[in-house]
Amino acid sequence: MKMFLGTYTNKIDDKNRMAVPAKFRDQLGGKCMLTKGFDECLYIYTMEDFEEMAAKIAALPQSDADFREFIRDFFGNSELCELDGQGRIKIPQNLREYAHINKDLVTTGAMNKVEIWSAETKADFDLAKKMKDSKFTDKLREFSI
Amino acid sequence: MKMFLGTYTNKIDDKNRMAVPAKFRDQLGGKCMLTKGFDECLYIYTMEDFEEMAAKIAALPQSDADFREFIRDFFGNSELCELDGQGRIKIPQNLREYAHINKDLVTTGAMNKVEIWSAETKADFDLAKKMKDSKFTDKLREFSI
DNA sequence: GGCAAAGTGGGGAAAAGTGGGGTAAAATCA
DNA sequence: TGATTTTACCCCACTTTTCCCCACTTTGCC
Repeated sequence: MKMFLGTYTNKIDDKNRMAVPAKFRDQLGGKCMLTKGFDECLYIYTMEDFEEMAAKIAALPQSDADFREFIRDFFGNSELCELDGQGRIKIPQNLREYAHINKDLVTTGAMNKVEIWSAETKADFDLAKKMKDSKFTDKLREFSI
Repeated sequence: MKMFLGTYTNKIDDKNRMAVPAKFRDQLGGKCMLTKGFDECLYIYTMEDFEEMAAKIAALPQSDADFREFIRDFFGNSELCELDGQGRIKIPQNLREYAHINKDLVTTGAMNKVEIWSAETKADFDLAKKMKDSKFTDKLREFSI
């Protein structure tokens, strides 16, 4: 099974470029889809995984205002990114703002996608603390974890 | 899969012209259909997609007064636009008013169409959206997304 | 240490975006 | 119908952004 693993730190430069960790590049094959994540981060998908998801979303009825918003939000915040000669992608302004990206990044493999976090935002999330929250652990238990 | 992606900001000039983002131009091929959007924005369709949409709408039963009004509104506010030498289209007055377009625009890819928003209207719309987000995720789940 | 690969920064050419002038076509009105 | 005004459109010019390429620094590994 193909999956993205590991955590890396890197920087974004003045031209909105960030180097995709070399370990992830082979799996992406020169290009990738960059999208808004469900949390305050960005996702990198392979082309195949993105298209699978896009096809599902494309089938939603446009007569429904909520779905129109969702479609707009999803496609409007997705970008096809080609890696440059140095293995970097360009992060568009709208996505950069969404993820509160300043300078330092944390890039982490999350199974079928790569997540890009602002270092500051990521630091706020602490797993050890979360695991002490009984509401959360109850929720986990329902899934046999 | 061919689709419109990404969000861009641009301006409309004193001659009612706006530059179509370069990324979208190739897919449009020199001309496009400009229509009134379902929300307070305008849509740009490719010729093929417009015709597909138009065929669906034209097939609505004319015996129904609601549909008659919808058909009238749709075709009455559709315009064939040719891109000029700089890749710009002209926005007619009626559509400009409908979308409350002043000067600054937000242009966003939304799968099979491009949406043109007044920057101010879009900002208000996005804010309102934030409020409703949690309810909406429940609705999405019914579609396995 | 020394080499290779990865990460980072920046210059410069090309493309995209924006504004405006001039002329032709269309609309308006006497 | 003819004269005047308005609108549309083609072209040029300037500014901003993007992207390709090169170079330096850092990291990892033998």
